[in-house]
Amino acid sequence: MKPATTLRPERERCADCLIRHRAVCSHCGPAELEFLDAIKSYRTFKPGEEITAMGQETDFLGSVVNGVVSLSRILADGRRQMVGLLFPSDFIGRPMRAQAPFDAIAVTDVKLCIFSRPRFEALLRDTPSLESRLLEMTLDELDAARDWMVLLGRKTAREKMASFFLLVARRLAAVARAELRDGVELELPLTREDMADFLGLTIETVSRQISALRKAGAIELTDARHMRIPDIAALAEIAGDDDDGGMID
Amino acid sequence: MKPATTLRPERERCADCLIRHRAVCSHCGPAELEFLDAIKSYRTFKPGEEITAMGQETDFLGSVVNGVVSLSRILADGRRQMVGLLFPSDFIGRPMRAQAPFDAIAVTDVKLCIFSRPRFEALLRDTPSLESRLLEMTLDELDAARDWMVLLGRKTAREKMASFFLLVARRLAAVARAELRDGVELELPLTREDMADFLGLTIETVSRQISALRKAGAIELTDARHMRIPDIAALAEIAGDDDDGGMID
DNA sequence: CCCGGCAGTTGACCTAGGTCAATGACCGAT
DNA sequence: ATCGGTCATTGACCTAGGTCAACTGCCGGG
Repeated sequence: MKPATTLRPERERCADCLIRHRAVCSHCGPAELEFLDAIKSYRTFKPGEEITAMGQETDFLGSVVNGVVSLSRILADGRRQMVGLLFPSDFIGRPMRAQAPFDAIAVTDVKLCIFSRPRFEALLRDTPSLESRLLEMTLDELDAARDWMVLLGRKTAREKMASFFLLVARRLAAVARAELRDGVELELPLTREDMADFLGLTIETVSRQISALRKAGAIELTDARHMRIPDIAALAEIAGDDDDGGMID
Repeated sequence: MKPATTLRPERERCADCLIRHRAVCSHCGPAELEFLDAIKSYRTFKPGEEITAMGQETDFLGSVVNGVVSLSRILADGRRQMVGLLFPSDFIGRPMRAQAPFDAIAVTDVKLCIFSRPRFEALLRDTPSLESRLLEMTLDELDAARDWMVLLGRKTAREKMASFFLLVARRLAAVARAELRDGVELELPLTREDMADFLGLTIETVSRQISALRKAGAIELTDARHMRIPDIAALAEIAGDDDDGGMID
């Protein structure tokens, strides 16, 4: 839906295949597919495993194939704030910049599709549309980060929780290529502690607000990790967005 | 300091001239300069004047020449959160996306250097290095936004104030191409209300924390808008960053 | 010169959410 | 089966910062 870029139409569309890991690439020819296979590799991480550490040089970039990755920063005294949450198809790592500006940690079992940094940079030179696509994705991330700033700075604990559930529901629906509808069931990928760090709260407050939302009928819990949203619009109402949509990458 | 991009070296360096408004462009030839003059125009805004409104289509992009611009979002019930603060040389507007995701408001007298959207998009097609530079700037903004998320989610009111003063001091020093040193005097571009909205606080808390920092000797005030930082390191200590640097564009 | 309005400060009070602590549920290891 | 650990929930309490209100100083207009 956006203006197409210029050169190499035959490789152009692969930007998405590359950086969002659309593994099945129906519009690329055999030569392209072979090329992609040659430069991709995969790596898996266990829950809690560190993918990159703040300030450390990372020698790869890639995209999430399975699982959820948290991005967080820690203050000197141990206070932690999550600054992003990556779902399948999200990009990880920064072009042109080796040093990681935060910790990236696998919150579930994670599979990444990886390019070595030199290889990715070569790709960037050879594939003009890739840079354009990266720019667009980075702009989306920036929007998401700014939405989250509103949440962190101005929302109540209850609104934060509701926003978070909607965020997860939306992202998981997108991953499953399913529509988000009333009654969705979803598995929360984060522990209470991770949620607290994402929302700028404590685990006790997270726990209390979940109980309160459950009592109010806004959510239903089967166990601590599995929930159902009976009425999306009602929850969005509680989340308190004017337009709606607390997105974060 | 970053890997150079490919085509058109003779126009390449002008990416900075264009999007960061380095008006004096010593490395461009007369043809380039004439070209730039032909497509630039300027617009000024009074304090409080709206530059773009959330959800509204904007027909221009550009960069700040003078003054300070706030980017903010407002919740349905009027709660406001500032999500960015633009100083001279910062870029405003989003390539490939006409709809503004927040309000942009002049907080001081502001002069913008402006390109019409179609013109900018033509420029983007013709100048490969421009996209690369935009990507880099967007990544910087994303970093800054994430730093601010840490502040909003995890810092105390006092830490927030100290971080804010350092942010302003750094940005103003950069604009003046001056080094940031102990004893800097600076004019606060924001009202107490704007600061509160930037930091996720109320004006009363902002006022109280300023008084407290003054009493503690961390800052000195001549009047409500003019201050001096006697000891940068001491203030940074109060700001509570591990590494430091709460940057936001 | 006076008056009204706005920005800022300060005080008194209140409350959302943090802190601390006890308890329960659910492991996986012995 | 038992133990130790992690995760979650809940209660009792406390405090940082929000709310409400009074007051000041400043500026611009009549």
